[in-house]
Amino acid sequence: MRQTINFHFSSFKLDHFQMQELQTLVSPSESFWNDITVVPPLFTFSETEGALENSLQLDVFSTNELSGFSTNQTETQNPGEESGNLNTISTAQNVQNSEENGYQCAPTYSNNGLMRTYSTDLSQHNNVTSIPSSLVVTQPNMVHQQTHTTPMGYHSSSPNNVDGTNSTHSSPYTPSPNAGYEYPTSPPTTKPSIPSSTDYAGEFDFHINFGEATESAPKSAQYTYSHQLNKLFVKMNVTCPVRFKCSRPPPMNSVIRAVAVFKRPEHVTDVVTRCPNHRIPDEASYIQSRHLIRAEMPNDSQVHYEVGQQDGRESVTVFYERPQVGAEYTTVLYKFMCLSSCVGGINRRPLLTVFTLELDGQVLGRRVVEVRICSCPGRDRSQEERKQRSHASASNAGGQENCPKRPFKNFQSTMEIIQNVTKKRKVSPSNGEQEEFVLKIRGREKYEIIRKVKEALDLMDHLSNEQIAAYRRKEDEDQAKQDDCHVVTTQDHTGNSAQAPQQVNTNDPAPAVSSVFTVTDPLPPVTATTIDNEPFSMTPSHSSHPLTVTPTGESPCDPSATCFSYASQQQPVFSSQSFWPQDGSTGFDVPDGQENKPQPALERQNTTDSQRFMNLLNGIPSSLVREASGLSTTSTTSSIKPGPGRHVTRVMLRQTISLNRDAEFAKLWKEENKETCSTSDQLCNFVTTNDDSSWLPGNIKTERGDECQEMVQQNNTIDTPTLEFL
Amino acid sequence: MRQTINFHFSSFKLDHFQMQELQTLVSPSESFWNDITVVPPLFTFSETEGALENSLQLDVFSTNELSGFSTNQTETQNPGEESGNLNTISTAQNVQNSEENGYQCAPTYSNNGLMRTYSTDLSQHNNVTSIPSSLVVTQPNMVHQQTHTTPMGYHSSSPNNVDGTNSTHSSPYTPSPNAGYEYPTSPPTTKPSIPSSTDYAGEFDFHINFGEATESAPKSAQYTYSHQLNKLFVKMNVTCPVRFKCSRPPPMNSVIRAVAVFKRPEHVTDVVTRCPNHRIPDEASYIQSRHLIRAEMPNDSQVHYEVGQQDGRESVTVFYERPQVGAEYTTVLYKFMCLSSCVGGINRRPLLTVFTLELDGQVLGRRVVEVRICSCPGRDRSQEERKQRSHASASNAGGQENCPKRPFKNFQSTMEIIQNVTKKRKVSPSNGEQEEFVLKIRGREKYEIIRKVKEALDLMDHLSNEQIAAYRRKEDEDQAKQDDCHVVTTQDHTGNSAQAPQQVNTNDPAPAVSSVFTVTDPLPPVTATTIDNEPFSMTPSHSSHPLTVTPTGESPCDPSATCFSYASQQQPVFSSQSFWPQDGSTGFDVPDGQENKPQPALERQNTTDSQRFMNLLNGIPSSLVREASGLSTTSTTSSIKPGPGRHVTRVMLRQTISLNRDAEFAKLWKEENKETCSTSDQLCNFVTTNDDSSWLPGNIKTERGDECQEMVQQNNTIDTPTLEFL
DNA sequence: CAGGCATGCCTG
DNA sequence: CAGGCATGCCTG
Ligand SMILES: [Zn+2]
Ligand SMILES: [Zn+2]
Repeated sequence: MRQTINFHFSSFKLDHFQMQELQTLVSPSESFWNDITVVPPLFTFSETEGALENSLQLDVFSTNELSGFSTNQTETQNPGEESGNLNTISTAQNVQNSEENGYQCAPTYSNNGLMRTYSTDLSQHNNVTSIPSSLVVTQPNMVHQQTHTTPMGYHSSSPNNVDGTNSTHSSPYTPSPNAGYEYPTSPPTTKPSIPSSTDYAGEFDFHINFGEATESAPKSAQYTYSHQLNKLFVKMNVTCPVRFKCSRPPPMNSVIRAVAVFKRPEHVTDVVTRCPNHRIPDEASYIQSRHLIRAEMPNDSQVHYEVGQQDGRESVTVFYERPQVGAEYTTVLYKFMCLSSCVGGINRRPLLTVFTLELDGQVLGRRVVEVRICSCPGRDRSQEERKQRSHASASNAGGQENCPKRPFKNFQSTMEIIQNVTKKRKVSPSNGEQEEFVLKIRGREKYEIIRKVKEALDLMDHLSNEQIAAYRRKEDEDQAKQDDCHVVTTQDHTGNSAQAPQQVNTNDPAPAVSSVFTVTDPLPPVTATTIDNEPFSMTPSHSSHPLTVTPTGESPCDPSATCFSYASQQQPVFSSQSFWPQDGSTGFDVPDGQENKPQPALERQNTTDSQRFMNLLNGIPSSLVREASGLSTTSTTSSIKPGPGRHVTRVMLRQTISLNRDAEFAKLWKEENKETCSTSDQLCNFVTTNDDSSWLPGNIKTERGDECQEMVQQNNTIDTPTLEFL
Repeated sequence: MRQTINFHFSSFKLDHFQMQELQTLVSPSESFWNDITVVPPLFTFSETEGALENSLQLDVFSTNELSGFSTNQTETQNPGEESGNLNTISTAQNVQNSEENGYQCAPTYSNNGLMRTYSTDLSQHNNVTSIPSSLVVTQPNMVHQQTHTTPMGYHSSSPNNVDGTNSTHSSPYTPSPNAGYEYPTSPPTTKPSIPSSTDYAGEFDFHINFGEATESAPKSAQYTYSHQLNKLFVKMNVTCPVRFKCSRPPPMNSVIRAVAVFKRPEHVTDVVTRCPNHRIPDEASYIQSRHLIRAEMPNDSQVHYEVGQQDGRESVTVFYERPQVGAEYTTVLYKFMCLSSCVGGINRRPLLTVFTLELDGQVLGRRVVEVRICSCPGRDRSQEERKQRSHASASNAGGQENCPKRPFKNFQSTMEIIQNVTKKRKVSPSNGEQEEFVLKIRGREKYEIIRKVKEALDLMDHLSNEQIAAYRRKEDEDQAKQDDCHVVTTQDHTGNSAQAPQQVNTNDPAPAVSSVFTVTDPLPPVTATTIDNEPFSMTPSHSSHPLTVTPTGESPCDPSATCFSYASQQQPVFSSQSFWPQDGSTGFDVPDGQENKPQPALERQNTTDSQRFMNLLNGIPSSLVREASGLSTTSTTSSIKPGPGRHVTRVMLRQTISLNRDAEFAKLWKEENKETCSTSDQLCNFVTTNDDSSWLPGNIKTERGDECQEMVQQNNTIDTPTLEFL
């Protein structure tokens, strides 16, 4: 059996349930296909029954944008409502709710550049038949959607029917196969709705309040409300007081209804309910076990759980009571019975909670609060507030409203000094296409520290992942060998300059790398932080002395050899495959156990190379110099024009030189000051070639196929390092 | 209704299901209480029905250790089996399997110091009655436990019955209320078992293999096998080939059975099954939808799913087939249908998969592999391998087998230089009770950078969280105000010393803090990195200009005022509560909007204080000094004796002084070297009071109640800062 | 109650 | 396919 579906949807993901839905729709029903435009295929879904291969990639979109909608409402006054954009009313009209005093309430869910790609559920688009108007809405605060052509869009990345026999075995690059199992909401027998999410005080001046305004909360506070975000952060299963106020007393038997609604347009029609894990019916009441929101009252009979007959929305109502004497607010206690992150339930989708003051189904007032149910309300609140603030300031600085995230180009053009060290502090995105950040630092010391760390990280970008991984493995091995070496870590700089560099006092007779710095080393003039991408001094560490064997002091390296020999012969040879697979075949595992094979790729790296360094001591009488540090980079600048081409990088170098106190100017120093130090700054101009193509994903196979090749490429990256003294 | 249970268990956690179990056991059944020793209460479980308060803390232990067990086996030769430690055979003997050729197979699940505290399920301890031997075991490879007194221990941290009306509202320090819903395994009608997990080649030389040995795998590889860990990392719902080999052909109709078993002793009796989310019965077969492990064969009839009649273990069998001609191995395709992290299922508990070669229920061979079902097999494999390697080397260095993690004491004694900067590189744990780390750094430059970062982080420990949070908010506010200010970040140090400190070119007419350093500032001699816990120069930033309003250039601070005034009057006053709640009441939120109230707590912090600094310039003619940096800490040492008491901390200070080039020794420098710099190191002895009690959780309320109080305590922490020149 | 890890998953 | 975020939860 082989089927082919050719869609063109916009780029969203299909989850497991959507896939099932889609597969049933392969025999198309008119109501579904009415809203789908079939275009030339982008991807092909091929299913081979019973075999091991199965992949699906398709993009989905609908021709209709989120249309406005209208429904009944009992009040004409509704100052909070916006008039929806009714430009695209589709065919499948639902006339059920178009009674007299209808109002428009299409909230303008603007995808303001912060949105990612979200999954949604196809099932809601399944039965587009209109419902007879005799079915009365039970929740008047719910606005029923008239058209089902909400902006749906699907982009498959999860081809697996989880419970089927499909398999992604031989597809080496398939997306995460467990991406299904999301959003099992909206039972297909109900009709989706979009509740209004507009604040509306109404004639009784209905207000909501979350107690004392706070500026922050402990990380794991039970709940905390952010005024800035109008968002409640609350732990799951925690009773959270919500306070309501009416300036004018509402009629008797008025109720307060709470219903959760997904915030984003892709999900707004989904019914919010508990995830399967938390829905376990160990509950007396079936309804209650499914409801996300619970209310707590002294008497259970005061709490009513309802499920919308039409849309299946789960809500809870309590009677509105006047505040206690002397109190301004009426407090209702709510509990949220899932996490916002619950898989198969809310699934990290932002949530709104709509509180409505109602009388006999009429909405008297409405208050909408975003709610995040999480484990660390305090942490997450601070995080979101900071994010919003920085985003607001970034977009403010750019002077633009919509600041769509400019995609980062490849990292070869990221050598500018203006760079993010911490996160998300975007500023001045107006000049050029490279996103830039300014980190403000109080205090020169801290500034220089962080700048150096930044530079190190920048330079690390020019190392391949293999290099870094090899470095780490090397460190681990060295560590294992030097376990018995208790290094004295405190030092001062009063040591004699004639003293030879101390070797670490280690029981290991064969230190693997002779140029290793330890904290007891006095200043050997070796620069590990070189600027022209010198290789790290490391072994690729496939010389694995496997630690399933008791790690004795075995030395993988001959002490007299260079660092990059493969001395360990203890690992059995598993295969004769080449070390780095070059064929791009399906396998993901890189074989090891190749110790007996020659490694020409690594023979280029030798100790001499790693000890090459520059010296700025020119002109200082050597008799004065006690010791000199390696070079450090003080600042770098580069042209920020992104993309391929040539770029000029300016690097300020610094070398600190300690002078002997017997110099002629030593008399200037008091007896306490034993050290004299001089720093000279120099400026280098580096010309950097920024060639996009060499870093594209298509090249990754090749890049990681050969460590040598990687090095060569690195050397090509920064060429003509010309020093230019100031 | 109020019930009190007084137990004394060892420290493990109770999850939701355990709590339910426990609550049904409040009317104790003999079989349960037989194995529980009731001791004087440590904690009290009090339940107030329908009210808002409910907390439970109890510790649980059993008097019996994990006992050995025995069962039948059809072969006498069993080289892989260890003889279990049968020292503690308990009362509830299960004689069902004690047939002729029994063997012992108590795997010595050693808690080798890496263990944390784990949850488990009480239900398995519920029916300890023996089962008549007439009930024949369907899975002979399963070894049935004879005693139910496995080392169970429970420590409640999750008092909430999630679906009940319990509430933790007014308990400010309760643990995460959603910690329930874990481990819904082991249906109570089955009897727990401990399958053997010992490799056993058997007479047919049964072996397992995972293809080419690899040294690593891409982060999101579909599956990868670590030889070092004997562990398979595999994505969920991905077909993974497993290869089997028998040197001698086994009999016809031999089968290969795969069953998953929890690795840890606390969970080993739990049946491994799919989580509720993934168990959704959209499957034709009920069994298959529950089974974690599936096998894939060309013909479905070749795969058999079984559930143990006794223990409820879910397993899958396929017929063993000879390898294809020319092939060494027979390949069976398996799929794992949950993640190891699945809440309500495996729940992050390590997993073993036991593959047995069987013939008519007789075990002919057994191979056991740890399995982790995760989303990033490659990443997680590398991570675990690195962790094991470093742990092995660390324990090797200590020379001890059992290296129980020494608990960190409070952080007041963590000022020693030997400290972890990266992670988990434990070395030399032998001298003293303070855990120490050595970070080896290649290259002096990098070493000094990281050391400074380390020191900064150390010193940051002495700032309260409020201080840090306030600092960040201040940064955000400053950032918002300076969005239009494009700071030039490159600088050299050739500026004239007579030049006044530049202010940042900002459109904001009122910079909030006058002592803010920006990267364009030349060296004002203000030390932000002070050592005696001087306050950060920051506003507490409750002067919130809420960013829900469009962030204009409003200035919360009068430009001429000190940093700590509350200038913003725009926020409505919400309450008259004191700024920092001192009462330790239920709320976690810290109110803000107190701008109109005087803030005595903050009046201690003023600009003068924050600009206090020490200077090491003594003795240098001021005519030579062009500019001087603030003090930085070069190294610190302290006595590492933990616990309360007094400790001596040694701090090496450094100040860099730039000299004018018109000094008499300027002739020594060449024209390129425009700057002269001098560094003097000094040594201070700080006497630190390390008072445990002031940092216990019980004090936290008070500590965070008052920022002023916090500062005072900080000042008490490091007293008598005596400078002592070398 | 904060630090920080663990781990799924989104993005480029 | 790697970087890195998001977010529950463990530890001290
Ligand atoms: Zn849930
Ligand atoms: Zn699962």
